[in-house]
Amino acid sequence: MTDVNPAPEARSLNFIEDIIESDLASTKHGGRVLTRFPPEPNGYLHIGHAKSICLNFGVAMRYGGATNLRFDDTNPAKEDVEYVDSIREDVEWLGFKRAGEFYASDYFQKLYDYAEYLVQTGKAYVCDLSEAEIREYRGNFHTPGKDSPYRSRSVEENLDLFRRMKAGEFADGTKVLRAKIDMQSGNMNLRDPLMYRIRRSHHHRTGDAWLIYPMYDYAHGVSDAIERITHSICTLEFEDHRPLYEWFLEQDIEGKFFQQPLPRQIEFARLNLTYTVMSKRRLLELVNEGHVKHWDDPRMPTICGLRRRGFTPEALRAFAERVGVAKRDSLTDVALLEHTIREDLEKTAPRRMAVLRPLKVSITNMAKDEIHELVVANHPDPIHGSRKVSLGHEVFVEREDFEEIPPKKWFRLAPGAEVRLKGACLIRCEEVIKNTEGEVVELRCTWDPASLGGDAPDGRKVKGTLHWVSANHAVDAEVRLYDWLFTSENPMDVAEGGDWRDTLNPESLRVCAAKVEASLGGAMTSERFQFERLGYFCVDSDTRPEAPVFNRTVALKDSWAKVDAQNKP
RNA sequence: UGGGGAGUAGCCAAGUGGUAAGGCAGCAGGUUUUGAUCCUGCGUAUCGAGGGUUCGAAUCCUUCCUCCCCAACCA
Repeated sequence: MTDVNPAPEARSLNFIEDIIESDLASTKHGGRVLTRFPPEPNGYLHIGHAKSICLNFGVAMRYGGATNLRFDDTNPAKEDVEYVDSIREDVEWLGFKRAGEFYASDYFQKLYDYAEYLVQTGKAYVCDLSEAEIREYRGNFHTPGKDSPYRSRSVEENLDLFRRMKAGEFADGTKVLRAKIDMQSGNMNLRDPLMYRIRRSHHHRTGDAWLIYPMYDYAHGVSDAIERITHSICTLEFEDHRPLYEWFLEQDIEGKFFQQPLPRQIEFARLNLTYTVMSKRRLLELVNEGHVKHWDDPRMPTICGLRRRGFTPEALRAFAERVGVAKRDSLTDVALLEHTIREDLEKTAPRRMAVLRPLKVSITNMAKDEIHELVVANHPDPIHGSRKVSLGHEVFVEREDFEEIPPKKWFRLAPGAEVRLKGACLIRCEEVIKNTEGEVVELRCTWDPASLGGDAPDGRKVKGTLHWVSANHAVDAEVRLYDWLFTSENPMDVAEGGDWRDTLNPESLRVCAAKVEASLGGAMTSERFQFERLGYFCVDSDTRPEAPVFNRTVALKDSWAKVDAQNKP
């Protein structure tokens, strides 16, 4: 794991690291740090999970500890191997190595044994109340709950019933095992929470071996204790589950089941991102309702979506680092995510030229069969080398780079204006050709042969440098321009009567029939480039040798866009 | 109205009684064969509000306000 955060930059500790350092100082766990990342395999991981993964693995690595990947598979009705495979892949892709791969289902027998122990010590009972009755007996925030009539069953009867639940003598939903805590508690989680329910459904790992399945609150802490997790990091909504987490473990009064010291649950604020939704439920709806193609649609905030979009693990890790860890609800500006991917790709992505909306330029003083082989740098840093690019008498430039009536400070093409073709030469626009509709279809330019390579020997300055491709050498390509899925900063913050889907961005995907330089013809899936002056792109998995497909990961910053916007109104 | 949390610049986030780090965004300028990158500079942050303790408070006490989470046989 030397490739992850090799150089921890000087940075203040977050509150979880404070806790760990103080535990280390007191030798509470004998110097051990063992965390776990506990996803439920019922969906794909998103960037919020990435924050959690980076936190759990990152903090453990920082203190010489380790992290388990543990699938929280206690609800067979919702879970599937498809998800465990994708989750494992995502964690690996992010660059983290798990100490072990475990499943809550690995502990079903131990969980059952401890549950029997709780029954035997009078801490748990079998309840026959229906689901609706349980809810009713639980009371609400304002009124305390009342004891279930089954709460006072004898230990013998409870044990018998619980064993028969396991043996399949009762129908689904007819009985549950409950912890006997306090129906009057202000904390709803302590009002005799359910520990087991009867559920005849096929489990992705244990098959049909079990008919009863443990609930999260019971299974999670026990699993942590079995693995001897030191710090059990979760999100804020579990804060008031903590007393229950501790209660379950503390009932091992004889120390027959768990080793001391017990794990400690610590909660932090989950990630929220502007212009995106983050809940699995919403993401599932986006997929099911066809707003996106699949979980790995490059517009999705899923890890696989971001990966397909062209994000790097390094950028995601840097993002997690900069977002920080705290307990306050926050809404992080997606601009920070864009910044970390640009920061990474700026250094690593080789530069290429691609024209998204081609406008033909004829160089009238260049012979039709004239071809110039140019050597163009792959990156401002010469360490990235160079490549050959051909120039012929006809090239394509970006339609946006020509204005018949240019605004102030326009550095690009306009009637009579001279610009540089990146890495090639200077051209001057002499004539504008339009079709019958009045649309500009071609520019006739002259070039200065003395400027081959890009500079004029007479020292005259040209302010604009444009990207271009040679018409006879260009390759046709599909370029997919992605934008965030919503136009609202906080899509879930909807007005009365509104729907979170209302601000879905109709332009989150635009497809261009582009002309790209010849060297891009053989690009392989997931290769990343900077298309000069446009942005960072990666080769999509839909690509075929004769029909390359590129995804725009993120556009370059564009300060002209702002100037232009100010000019217009 | 019960329980649990949180409030520091537009967005994150340090700070743990000694006089408000850093990042993102934004603004201004410089360099530039990417209007990119890079470099430089720029924010009077009523530290949610009031009261108190103290020589001194974002940090301690107190009252109040606002926001978030909890009433699945989900996790």
